[in-house]
This record gives sequence, structure tokens and C-alpha cells, in this order.
Amino acid sequence: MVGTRTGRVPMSDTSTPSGGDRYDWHTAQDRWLPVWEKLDQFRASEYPADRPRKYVLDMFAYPSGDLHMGHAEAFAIGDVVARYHVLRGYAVLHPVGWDSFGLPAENAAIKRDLDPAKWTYANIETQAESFKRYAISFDWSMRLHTSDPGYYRWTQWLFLRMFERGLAYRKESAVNWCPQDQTVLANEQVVGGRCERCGTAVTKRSLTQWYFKITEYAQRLLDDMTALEGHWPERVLTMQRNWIGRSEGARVSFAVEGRTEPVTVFTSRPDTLYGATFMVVAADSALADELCAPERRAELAGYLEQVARLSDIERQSTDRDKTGVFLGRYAVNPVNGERIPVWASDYVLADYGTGAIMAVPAHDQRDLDFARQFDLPVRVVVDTGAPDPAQTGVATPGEGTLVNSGPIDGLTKGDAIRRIVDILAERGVGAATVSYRLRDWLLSRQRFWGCPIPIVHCPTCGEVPVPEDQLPVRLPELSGADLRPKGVSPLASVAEWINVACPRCGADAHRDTDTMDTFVDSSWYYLRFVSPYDDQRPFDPAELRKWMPVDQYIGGAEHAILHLLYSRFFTKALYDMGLIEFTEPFKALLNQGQVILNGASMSKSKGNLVDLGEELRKYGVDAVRLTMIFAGPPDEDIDWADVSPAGSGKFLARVWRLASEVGAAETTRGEGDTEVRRVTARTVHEATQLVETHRFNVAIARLMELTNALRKAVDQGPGAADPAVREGATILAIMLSLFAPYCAEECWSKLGHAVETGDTVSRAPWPRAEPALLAEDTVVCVIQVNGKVRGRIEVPTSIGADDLRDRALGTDTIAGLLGGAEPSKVIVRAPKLVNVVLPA
RNA sequence: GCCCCCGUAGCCCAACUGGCAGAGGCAGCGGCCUCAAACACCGCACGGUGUGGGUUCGAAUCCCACCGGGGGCACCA
Repeated sequence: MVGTRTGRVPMSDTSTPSGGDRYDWHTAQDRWLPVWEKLDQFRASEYPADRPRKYVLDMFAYPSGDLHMGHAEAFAIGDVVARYHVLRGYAVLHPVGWDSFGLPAENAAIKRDLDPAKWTYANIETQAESFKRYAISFDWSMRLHTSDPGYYRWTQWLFLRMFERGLAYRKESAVNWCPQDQTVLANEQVVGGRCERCGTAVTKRSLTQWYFKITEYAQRLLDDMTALEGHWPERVLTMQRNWIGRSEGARVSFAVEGRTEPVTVFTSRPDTLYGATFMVVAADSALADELCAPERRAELAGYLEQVARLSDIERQSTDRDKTGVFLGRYAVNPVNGERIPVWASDYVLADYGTGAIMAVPAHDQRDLDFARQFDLPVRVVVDTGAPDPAQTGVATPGEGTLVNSGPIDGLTKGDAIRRIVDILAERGVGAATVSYRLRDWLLSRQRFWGCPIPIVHCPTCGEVPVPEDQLPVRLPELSGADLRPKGVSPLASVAEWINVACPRCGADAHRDTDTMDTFVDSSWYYLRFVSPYDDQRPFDPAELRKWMPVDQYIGGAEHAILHLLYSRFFTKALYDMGLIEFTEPFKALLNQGQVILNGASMSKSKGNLVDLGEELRKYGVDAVRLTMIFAGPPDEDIDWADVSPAGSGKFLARVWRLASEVGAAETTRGEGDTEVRRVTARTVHEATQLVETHRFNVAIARLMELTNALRKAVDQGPGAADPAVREGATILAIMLSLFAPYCAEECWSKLGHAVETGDTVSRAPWPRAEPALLAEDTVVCVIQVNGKVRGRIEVPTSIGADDLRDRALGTDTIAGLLGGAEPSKVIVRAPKLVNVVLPA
């Protein structure tokens, strides 16, 4: 467990001179944690109804063990945002949950011969205790686990809504297969073409699987990103755009000899249609099989076998020679009537475009490689000025003038595309179209520890949804050896579970034995959080209206595409179903960096893990949290070797001592020292701006400055009893509570607040800076000569440009440098700068 | 190979978006305490912003090229 009292280390004895009140984080943690638990201060439902609302959400945790350094950083950042908004007077929803289905639980269960649920829920309890001790301002009444039947019941319900609308469907396609483990693998379980668990090279296998039709939303997923611009990291938006991969082009139909239906291809370069010298269809497509001439059948079969033997590693190698077979058939180019051979190859993908391409070897490198491999003709149709690709082996994909292209000769690319698309449309053999590289989302897994797919397969009725009143379809209890991979889902061998009557006709039928990808669970949890215990519906519309969309989402960049894209898709689909009233789930997104060590990411296999529990035992919760936030901008990686939790502790000790001294002093009457008041006001002003803009590390630097200024005021200025010093210390405690809640609470208490009875620092109002204290009467103006600083004068802040110019030129140094000559130019930026340019 | 981000002091990082390069911290050094030390406290920054050009009265900031580091995509027609 994290941060227990065991193993005290002298590190914390950053004590004051003898007799003083020394910083003691052990005591603070032990004193305030139970008080906070009792007060339960962050319940979203307890805030007064008239408060404006904020929904602050951290990407929920996977319960793989106790919390680690990565959690500590991410949740510390989210907590700063949540606590700030609470102090600013918002009603804040900051819920906690677990993404608790998934493969690691299953693997652990197999290894230790136990029930994945036991392992999972034990880890969740450990993490929950750690979160509490780590002082995250969660609303513990809004808690969920995706593996609870009360949750996955609604995951199944949503799946059925998708199914009704045709957004969930089954199809056969090639999926990742691990020959060693005898199981299908998710894309994310394939690392570098190898099985993440056993290291075996992954191959493809054709299987019938469930998909979500995310491709139907490709354009909207793209368009709606404009609303996220400026609120999401640009990097994430770019990655999503690339992933969706919109490509404009045309469909062109080629008649095929001996076939009534033409074959349609997608091309982004219809202008090069006259340069098409052959056609290629995806070797593993039904089309290849159909087009293949009888005498070529054996050859194609042999080729397919050869392709299937390839591992992903080999398949993805870019410098691999092109392979393929001639199908013994010819297509006809619709614009010039030319007869071109039809080939099959694995470099054309079955599931992109139409699974067939027109090959223009002169202007596409892949086609050229293929043409040279099989001695096919190369015809230049765009004159780019570059040498002949047939000679050089280098295709010329650039712009130029069309040649050898009949009616579009002499045109440039854009004009040629428009013209040729018109011609194709007139003849009914083509049209402009858009293609996306986004694929439908494969959601079925042959795994146990996931949400069962609520479908019954009936020999007569086909795929039949489980009736709503029978949800959830619960997982049976399996453990240990029952879960060992055997090529089909472990659920398939539980006879009493799979055999059911068809809900429609009553005949003998069987349940679908697959479970859902855990990304399905996490695609809607932010909706469930507004009403996690509602057993009538997945979410309460009135609560959704109150809280959604999420105001600030916080999480790692590793989910830049999958989770965030899936969640955006779910939101749009649910909107279309009329279930919710918004189309984007997360208004703003903050990606935190990673915690690394000595320049390398930490991992068990490298043996360079920094243990969070140990750090917390050494330095305390506050020092670790403060170190995470102070290390740098939140989106940058933190190298734990470069930062100093001991240094953070030192700062907290200074604040502690300050509050202690001020708290013990008999504060005098009045406003107090003006200079101290000004420093405090400036700090409030700047720190507020900095927190708003997520520059938390700089905000902490400002708090350190304030601490230093107050220290000086106590030792060498108006003293600890000065009202302005007390005000400064009080405000410091409030602002510090975002980062170091235990120390801040302790200081708050020292300053005379009855924390035990509810006067906590978390309920203090965020300070405001009095504008009068921010205004300065005079400012130091820099006088430059030719851009170099040559003097300074103190001037009124309100000074006019002409006045300032005269005063600057009148100073002795400048007058001396001018020597009576007229400056060639004087730039005045009142009131802070004057630059005098001397004649050359 | 293509695209994106980042290079400021020994280290982590600031610099009001073109105006005095240094706020904060770590490490270090000196002082003060001490029998001595640790802790605390006080004090200490000639690096000109990766390199080379350019724009400008003025560049860490804008533009170009290169070097170094990180990330994403890589047969998507």
C-alpha cells in the first residue's frame, strides 16, 4: 500500500532551529486524512444548486496493481484543476472509477489459478485507499467499475442500440492471430508484429468478428474537430486527422472482359487515367477469386498460400520486392478503350477503397516497382520535367502538364482532374468521391474477462438481441485453467451458459461467446458518471444536462487516437439516437507527459521502476505531488532523476514554519504593511492567470517568491504580527492547497481556522487581487542607444510618449552620446522603453 | 522516407508573445550557527539562448538552412 506510516526516514526532519515547530508531514497526513474523510467535502450533489458547474475528469485507471508514478502525475494534475474550480466557487464533478475489464486480470488469474474478479477487485481496493491517502479531491459517491454487472448491463444495452441501427454488425475478415497462444489478438496486443505476451510472430487469419461502423462517422469526426481547436493539444488533433485519412479522388469503372459488372477502382489521381497500364486487385479479396481465369487458379492459390505464410513483420517491410500473379483477364480503360491486364497482389489492400486499383506506374512508385518486377509497360502522362521513370525506376508523382492524354492534354493537375471527372460522369463510368483510411472498429475478443456480447445465434432467426429485461448477460464464474487460451473464447466451453432458447422462436440456440473490447467500456463511462447508480437507464438526462460535456479531460497522450476517437464516435452515435444532446464529449483536453528515469521510460523489464510507495514513504504525499507539478509544464515528461522531492519538502517546511510563526503572533489591527500587501496581490494576480492557463510549475514559483517575501517581512520587516503578513500567509495556504493539501490544511489550522468543524482550506474562497494594489505609480524605463541599454530613468506609469522621449534625450548619458547631433530615429514604447538610433 | 514538437546557466525550468536574458528550484561555493557537523538562516550567476544566415531601431521570440533530441505515420492508391 502506498504511503503508509511504516518506514519513517529522517528525510522529513527538515526542522527549524531548536524549539520551533518543525515540518512534519507524517503528523499532517495522519491528522487531516480522517477529518477529510468524515467531512467528505467534494460531493458534486452537495454544492448549492446555484453554483456554476465544472466537470473535471481524469482518464480512469486500470487496476493492474497499486498506483504508480504515472498515476501520481496524472491525478495530481487533474486534482489541481478540480481543486482550483472548487475554490473558485464552482460545483465540481470529479468522479473516480476503474476500467476494470481486460486481459491482465485474465492472465493473472490463469497464472495464479484464481478468479479474475477477485484479482481485479482486490487491486481496486488497494488503489482506492492509495487515492484517498494521495488526497485526490474525488467525489467518492460517484464511483464505478466497468466490470460491475450494474455497469456492463448498460454497455450491453448500448451495444443493442448500435445493433438496431446497423452500427454493430458481423463480417468475416483477416485478423491478428497468435499461433502460439491460439488466439486472436487486438491491434494493441501486437507489438512490432509480435505477440505482446509470448513474442511469437503474428499472422493473419480470416474470422467472423463484430464491428462498429465508425467509418460512417468519418466525416463528422473530422469536421467537428474545428470546435476542439485551441482546447485540445494540436498534436492529438493532427494524429486523429491522419488516422481518419480523408482522401479526395474519383471512382472509375473499368469494364472487364467476360464479366457483366464493371470493376470500380478508387484513385486520388484521376488525371493520370491515360497512364493506367494495368489493374491490380487485392490478392486476398473475393474479387480476385472471382476474376481469376480457370487456368490461373492454381497459381493464385499458391500465391495466397505464400502471402498467408508471411508474418506481419515481413508483410510490413517497405523495401520488400513486389509480388503478384496475373489473373488471366483483361479490363478496358473507359477513356481510351485500351485493354489492360488484371493482376492480383498483396500490395493492394482489400479493405481500403474498392480493393482494386488502376496502376499508373509512371507516376506512382509502388505501381512502378510492380511494373518493373513483371515487365509491364510504363507510360508518362504528366510531364514534370523529371527524367523518364521507365529508365530511372523513380516515379514522378509531382505536378506538371498532361501529355498522351487526349482531351486533357496540356492541362495542369487541378484542371485535368476536374475535366476528366466531368467526362467520366457524362459517360456514367465514374464520379468524384472521397475515401477514408479509417477502418471499422473490430470490437469482439475471444476472451473471458470482458463484457459479453448480448446476442443469441439461432439457426432459424439468425442474430437475435437478448431482450432488455434479460440484461445483463452475466459472465459465468470461471477461474484458473478454465481460462487458458484454446483458440475460441473460454465462454464457448461453458455449456450451461451458451445453450439458451432463442428469444424470438424458442428453438435451441446459443449465446455469442465473444466479449467486447475494453475500449467499448471506456467509450461511455464519462456519461455514466453523472448517475452511476441509476438502474433504470444508462444515464439520467437531467444530470447529463447539468454536467456534460466534460469541461476538462486529463490523461496521457497514449490515448490520442483510440480511446478519444472511439468516445467521440459513441457521443455522435448516441446523439443521433436522441439519447444525448451534444456531439462532442470533451470540451478541453490536457495531455500530461510521462514520468521517466535517466532519459528512459520506466518499465518492469528494464528494471528501472521508481516505486511510488517508496517515494511517498520517504517524502510524503505533498512533496511528491508538488514535485510532479513543479517539475515543468504538465505536458512535458518528468525525469525523476532531474527533480528533487527533498527540495519540495524544503519549500513546504518554509511555508509551515511561516504559518506557525504568524499563527502564534498576536496580529495587530489595520491593513498592515503596504509593500507586503502589494507582493501578495501581485502573486494572487499572476498565480491565478498561471493556473488558468495550466502553467502550474510557474504558479508554484510565484508561491515560492511570496514565501520568500513573507519570510523577509517577518525577519527584517514589519514582523509576524503585521496584518498584511497574516493576510499573505493565509492566501499562501489557500493557493498552496491545490498542490500540497496536507501542508496547506495544517497551515490553515495554524492560522486559526477550526478545520475539524468544517472550516477547511478547501472551502476557503480563492483570493482576489485588489486592483489598487496592482497599480504601480512609477516604473523604471530603459533607455537604449542602438538597441543597447545605456541608462535607466524612473518615470510615472502614465507618462506620455512625447514627454518620455524628451526626458530620455535630456539625460546626461544620452546627451553625451549624441554630442549635439540629431538622432536619426527615436522609438518610444511608453512607459518602459526608449531606443535612440544614432546616425550612421 | 514523410509530417509534427522541442533545444535558454552543471541540471529542471521562467522571460508580459518582438523591448533590460533570469523569476523559482536542484546541485555547488561562501557566510552564520556548532567543540565539530547536520539542519535552519543569509548571500553568490560575464550562459547571451544548438549552429549559420536573414528580417527589424531592437530577435530566445518571426523567416530559411543545417545539427541534435522526442513523437506520429509509413505499400491507404
